[in-house]
Amino acid sequence: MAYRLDKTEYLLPATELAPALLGKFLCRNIEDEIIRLRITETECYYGEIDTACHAHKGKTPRTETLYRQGGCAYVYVCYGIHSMLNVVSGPEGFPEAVLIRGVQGYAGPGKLTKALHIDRSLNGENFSKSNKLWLEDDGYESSYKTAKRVGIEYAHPFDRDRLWRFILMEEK
DNA sequence: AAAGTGATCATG
DNA sequence: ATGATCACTTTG
Repeated sequence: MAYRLDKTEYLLPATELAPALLGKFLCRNIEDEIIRLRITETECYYGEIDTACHAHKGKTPRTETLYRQGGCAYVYVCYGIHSMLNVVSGPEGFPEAVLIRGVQGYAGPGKLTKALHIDRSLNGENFSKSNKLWLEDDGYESSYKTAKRVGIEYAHPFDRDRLWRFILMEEK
């Protein structure tokens, strides 16, 4: 049996929530068809001090969602084509989030949002209350490896080299 | 290696 | 208003 994540779990810092989300189910209701896909890869973006984080230049209309209390979705469009899904984490007022970079069957953040019909209309969606998009835990025990984040060449070298990408290992 | 695509944000 | 930039994917 799988249970929806408790809203308190999203209050973890993104650095801890990112590995914790590996193996959890990303759930999406599309016209009463419910799709559940296990999360296989995440990255964390952590505060205004993280030069790879969208909020490192401060709050703007786009990044406002990042500043909310953990537990809602931050969705934006990248390269004009791809919607990116992030899980906002931590306390209100501190901008941090976990990018869902891959799920079972779909490698790549743009692919999974396309498969699940996730777009900006879901920006700000509350994972604890939503009947369209939420997360579930079925007790899956996972191990993972870390790596450098991708696609952030513009960031400070100090931030580029952080091992803030988390990848689910095949077996346990 | 580079195109393709469009929202976003800092300029003026 | 315009122009640069971008947590990507696909094609060659």
